[in-house]
Amino acid sequence: MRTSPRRPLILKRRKLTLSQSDASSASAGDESSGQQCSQEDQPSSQPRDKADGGLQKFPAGIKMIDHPTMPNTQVVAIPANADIQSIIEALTVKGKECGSNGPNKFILISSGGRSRSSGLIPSQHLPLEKKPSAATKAANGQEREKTVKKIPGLAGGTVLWHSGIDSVIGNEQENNSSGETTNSVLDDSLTNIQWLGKMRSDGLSPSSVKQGVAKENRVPLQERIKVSRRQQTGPTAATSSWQDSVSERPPYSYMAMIQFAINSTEKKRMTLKDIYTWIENHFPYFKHVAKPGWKNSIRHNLSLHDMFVRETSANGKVSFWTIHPDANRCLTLDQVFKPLDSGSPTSPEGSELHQKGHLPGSQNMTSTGSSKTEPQNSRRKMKPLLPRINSYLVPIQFPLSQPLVLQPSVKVPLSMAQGASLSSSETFRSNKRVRIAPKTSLSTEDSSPLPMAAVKEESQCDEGLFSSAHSLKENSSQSGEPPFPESVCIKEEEGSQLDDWLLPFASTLMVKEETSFLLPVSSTKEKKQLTTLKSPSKGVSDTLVIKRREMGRSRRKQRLALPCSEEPVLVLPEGSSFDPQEGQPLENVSQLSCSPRQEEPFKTPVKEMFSKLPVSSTPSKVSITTTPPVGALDPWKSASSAKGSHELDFSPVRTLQLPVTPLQENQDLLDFTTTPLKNLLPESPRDLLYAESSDMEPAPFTSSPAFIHESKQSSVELPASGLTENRSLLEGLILDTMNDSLSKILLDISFPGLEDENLGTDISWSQLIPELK
DNA sequence: ACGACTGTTTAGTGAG
DNA sequence: CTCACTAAACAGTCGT
Ligand SMILES: [Mg+2]
Repeated sequence: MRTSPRRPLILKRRKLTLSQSDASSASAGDESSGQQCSQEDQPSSQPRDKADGGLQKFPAGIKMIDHPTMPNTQVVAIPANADIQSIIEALTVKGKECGSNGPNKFILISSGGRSRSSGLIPSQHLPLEKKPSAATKAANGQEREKTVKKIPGLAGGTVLWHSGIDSVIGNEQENNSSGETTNSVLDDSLTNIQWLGKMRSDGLSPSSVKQGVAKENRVPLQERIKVSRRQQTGPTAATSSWQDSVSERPPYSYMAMIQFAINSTEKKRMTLKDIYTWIENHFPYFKHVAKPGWKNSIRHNLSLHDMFVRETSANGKVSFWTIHPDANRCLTLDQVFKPLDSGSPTSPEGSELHQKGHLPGSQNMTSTGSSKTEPQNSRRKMKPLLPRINSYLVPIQFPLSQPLVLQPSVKVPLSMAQGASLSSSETFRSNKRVRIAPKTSLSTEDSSPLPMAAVKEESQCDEGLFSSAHSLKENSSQSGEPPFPESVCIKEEEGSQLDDWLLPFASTLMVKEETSFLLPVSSTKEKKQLTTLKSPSKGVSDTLVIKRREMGRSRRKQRLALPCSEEPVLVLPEGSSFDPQEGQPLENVSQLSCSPRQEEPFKTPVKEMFSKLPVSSTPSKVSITTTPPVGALDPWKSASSAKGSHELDFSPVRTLQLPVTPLQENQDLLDFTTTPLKNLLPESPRDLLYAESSDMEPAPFTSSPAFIHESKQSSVELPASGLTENRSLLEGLILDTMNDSLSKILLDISFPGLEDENLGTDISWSQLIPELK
């Protein structure tokens, strides 16, 4: 059964379970080892042993970072008191070991306390070069070191590089027109390295990866490094943090990082390779620490999430990944962490939240001993996007009181929200939904200030949507519709559908396809057009045009994206004026689009529903019915449209003109007007916590009953909220941003009436019910 | 043909 | 149970 006709059967993979243990510590390799065992790999020794010798023998406190722009160069930050000699020796050794691949140049900087001063830190810049062997690698060939400079300002030892990166990079992008190929990537944004004030530290692992062996797995070492560093403590705190940041995994999900990468370019599209590069450049962790498998994860995420759409250049040679316009919140790293003040550390750091929580093996090592961690410090690193909150919320300050009006909303809204965003299933269940961000924990801590704006989140929606969306391919039209249908998409899918049907229970997942299937493709235009044009002038790539080649043949299914081109709208100018906070634009768009789309007759089955419905008792189900259809269609937009669509409300959206910053929220609020309330409503109580808190703010205004509801549940927090709240709010906001979803979320919220009707009631129940659960 | 790269899709895991 | 992550099988392309 399950085999779908066309799908390759994948053998089952072993479950390695057993191995379990082994891996544990060591890590990494294990996996493979489990099976095969390659011992060799083990990086020998792994950790402890040898490593020391060779590599890392560096005294604690040392951090190594790859130079952002120079290929084989690493910046080594050393504590003031460190023994330089030994370090140099160690580096030398390392250099040799690495061979051509590894870093051959090292720039030393003392981080220890001071460094800040100006530009240069004394010491060092010594370039030691060691180029082991051929330097072929030199990658570009050109290494520019010159520019490097450090900017001290930051606190402690942080260093920033300013290399020319930006400029260089920037230019490149454009070029590609002809070249197409990669390049571009890097971005310009400020972000670049920024958060890194810290950059990566890595240990030395550099080259490695490639080597022959298992390409995929190799463990990065680093960990240990951390350990070592730990000791340092003291003065170098900064340093340490720096390091951490480097070595630690960024608090963003792959989905978020991909968005950051793609949105960093003007065209908002990037090749896979560029995405890899961007991520490595901005999040050193992936460059040095992460196992090679991270690339697999990136690819996986690109394929999995509907928001990422692949476009092929006109000539078909190059394929770019883009973000579906309706879904693109335009998140950028900048947004995420903004420098607080210039002076200080740019890197914000926030709490520590990592996303991943579990690291697979390695991770952490904690095992070791424990320790690891830093004691208290929690360093803050970038801001995480979202902590797991649920909430759709929004919050933030929205001034508007009006919404209040909604009271009625009480129920409705809620329902709406839920319905919309979530998939029904959950809905009834808990409400929870929220997407999670990558996991971060929010430690209570504090805070980070997040600059961001708030946004709301909702996560789930997004994703949910996406996933569901996925089917939509056709839906695509949606957005564009007005102008032209570009969408079209073809897809073939044929075969499988049956299966899907069969397995309804399969639940959501499967569904999607079907849906699409259903759609009659209206337009279908096929677009051949594509190619044709050539770009007039330079092209800029324009050529891109995206062709959607037929894909039928090619890979499995896939849909192409539409040209999307950006024509649509939106998008905020990235740079534009205010902060991009993002978001808004989308909404508008979406909404607009919505209207048109509303039609969508079909109804595809919603997958989710099926599964879930049954379970739930009545209420949930109901809602389901309604929503699904719409939602299903287009995810992104759908949400909005769906919900809203009926009615269409977009009007509000446009209207807003927010004052800048706050924007998003406001917008959101505005848009929905009512919605907001909903948001507030208690959805999922427990989870919300944070969310709640955030919500809280608004709450005051509202004071609606709904709230109360929540409060009950969450009430707990309230008290506390005092201070925290603020933060939490922030965080929440921030979070939202991160999520990809956000955008959607917003949309979702809007909802429209229709659901209300049905759902409304239902929902209410659900709300009530929650407790039941 | 081989292999690297890119994409798509399953599946298992762990955290919440 | 859901979600994000991770690993891996497999499929197309393309370069050699
Ligand atoms: Mg995709």
